Amino acid sequence: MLKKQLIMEKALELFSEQGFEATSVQQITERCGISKGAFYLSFKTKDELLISMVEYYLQQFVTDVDQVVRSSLSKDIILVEFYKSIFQAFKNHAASARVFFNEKVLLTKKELFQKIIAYDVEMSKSIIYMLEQLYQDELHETKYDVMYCIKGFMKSYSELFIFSDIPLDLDQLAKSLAEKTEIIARHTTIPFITEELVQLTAKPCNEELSQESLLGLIDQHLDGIEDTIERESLELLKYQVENPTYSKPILKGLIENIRLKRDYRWVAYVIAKYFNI
Amino acid sequence: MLKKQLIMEKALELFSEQGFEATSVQQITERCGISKGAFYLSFKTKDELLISMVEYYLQQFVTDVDQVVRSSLSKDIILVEFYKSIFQAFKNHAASARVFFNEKVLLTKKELFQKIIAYDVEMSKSIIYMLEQLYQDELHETKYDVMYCIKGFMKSYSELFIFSDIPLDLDQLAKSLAEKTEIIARHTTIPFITEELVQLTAKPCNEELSQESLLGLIDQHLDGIEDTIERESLELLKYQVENPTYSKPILKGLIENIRLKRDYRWVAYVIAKYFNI
DNA sequence: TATACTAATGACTAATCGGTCATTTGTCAA
DNA sequence: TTGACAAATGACCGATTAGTCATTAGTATA
Repeated sequence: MLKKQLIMEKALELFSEQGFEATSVQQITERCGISKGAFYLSFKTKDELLISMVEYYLQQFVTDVDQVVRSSLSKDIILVEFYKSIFQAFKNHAASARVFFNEKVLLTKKELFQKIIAYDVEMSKSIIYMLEQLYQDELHETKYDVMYCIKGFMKSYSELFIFSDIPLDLDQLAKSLAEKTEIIARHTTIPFITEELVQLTAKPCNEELSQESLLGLIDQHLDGIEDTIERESLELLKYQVENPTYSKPILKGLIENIRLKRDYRWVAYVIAKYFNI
Repeated sequence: MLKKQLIMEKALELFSEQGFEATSVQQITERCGISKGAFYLSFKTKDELLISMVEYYLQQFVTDVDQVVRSSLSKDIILVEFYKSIFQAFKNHAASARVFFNEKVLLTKKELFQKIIAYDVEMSKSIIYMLEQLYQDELHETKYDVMYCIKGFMKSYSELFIFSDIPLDLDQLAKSLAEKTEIIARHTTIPFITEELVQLTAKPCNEELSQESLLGLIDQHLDGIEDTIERESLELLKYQVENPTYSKPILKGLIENIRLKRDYRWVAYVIAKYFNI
């Protein structure tokens, strides 16, 4: 488990420097100080490493954003906090951003393409949720356009973090973009993105979350957990997935216990979705 | 000369399908119906092909945009025409857009990285020119932010063309984005992107920091400074660059004085780098 | 037809790739 | 100290790569 982490970290460095195709397994193992054979004990193929990395780093990003959006911050600061967290993430994980937001290869491998679209859809859902909280019915026609604008702001301004290390005032940036978002939301009258269009671009990943796949995901995470509270919480939740009896507050509490552990935020996120929390 | 064209076209198809690294010269020559040797009569290496392609296709794109911007269209339709031409280009050249806006490899080869930045700078100049024509002095503070927003809109909405072939109403899209741009330009009050910042991103400053260039940078900033404390701090620092005598804590203090001024954070950052603080 | 020249070929090389597996090393209990 | 087992190694494999070059095909002139 620790070996996997090491490989993913060093591989991220190399991919961000050279790209995926241009980086050899040899180079990765050299930087890790392990042998080639050891690499293949952790990952069946080089592609499997890439898939694991996409899952690991994009899960982190999506859950980070969702956490801010679902937090009960007051309406007048939630946009600022949203942007602050986004760009804080870009600043802290510039390397992974470089890889996962610019690697063409990711999009030529179908399996990964679908995965990345799926995470993009999750991100879009979070943004839409935030907009609905902020503006309720005021936006019904232009909701998706505002979302596209927000994603555009992210893409455009994030280059400042990804391609240079100029020191930037995150607060000022967040305030500036929050204002722009507010302005767009309040004044836009000509919509272009329809719900139908969003559905079309999101197409391949509408699979419902099956109980089986969720149980599998939970089992996978139960393996590596040590702290008793978290372990028991997750076991209880697993049981609840099969036989739901607890009330929502209790479920939410158990999920929050899980969410505290760094690498378990994703499984928490998925369980919360399963119970509609 | 015609041969070169053929190779670039077929290579573009393959790069857009598989990416640059994953495409072999053999594949390119097969699709062209020529031999491997013939390829190397047109291009010395595979990299040279890529460089030629970047130049060819990005030049086309940049000049297309500039032509619209410099045309003497009336103010009330120029934004719509601008967006229409942009997305028409994305629609017609989805393949090259896929390659040149998403290929990570381009950014790992230094020569290409600089070239792409240079074209991006040209594009930025065109947009700024258009904004100046449209709004004259009304925008002086937020000009660069509006430019970043426009580029964000392009990035976000262009995905509709690049990753799917859904039939879209270009006129409606252009109108919608023109309105958004107008709204942003008219209402934004909190700027973030300064001219200084634009300059910095235009010149990737990986080069070692020479004493001379630093002194030049300081002189440049001394011109516009008024507050006596900041001014004296910067003058002292300039003297220290030539004759270092102060201790690090004193230098750090002086640098922090500078950093307080909004547009001087970069020079503070550079001086700190110079003194290893 | 003979000559001279360029354009085009594809078998070839040396290097590197992802991936395998017989072997060695390290770590336990007995 | 021994033996059993898992972890780790790196030489090795077949496949593929970018790039070369002796050879051939095509063409224009004499």
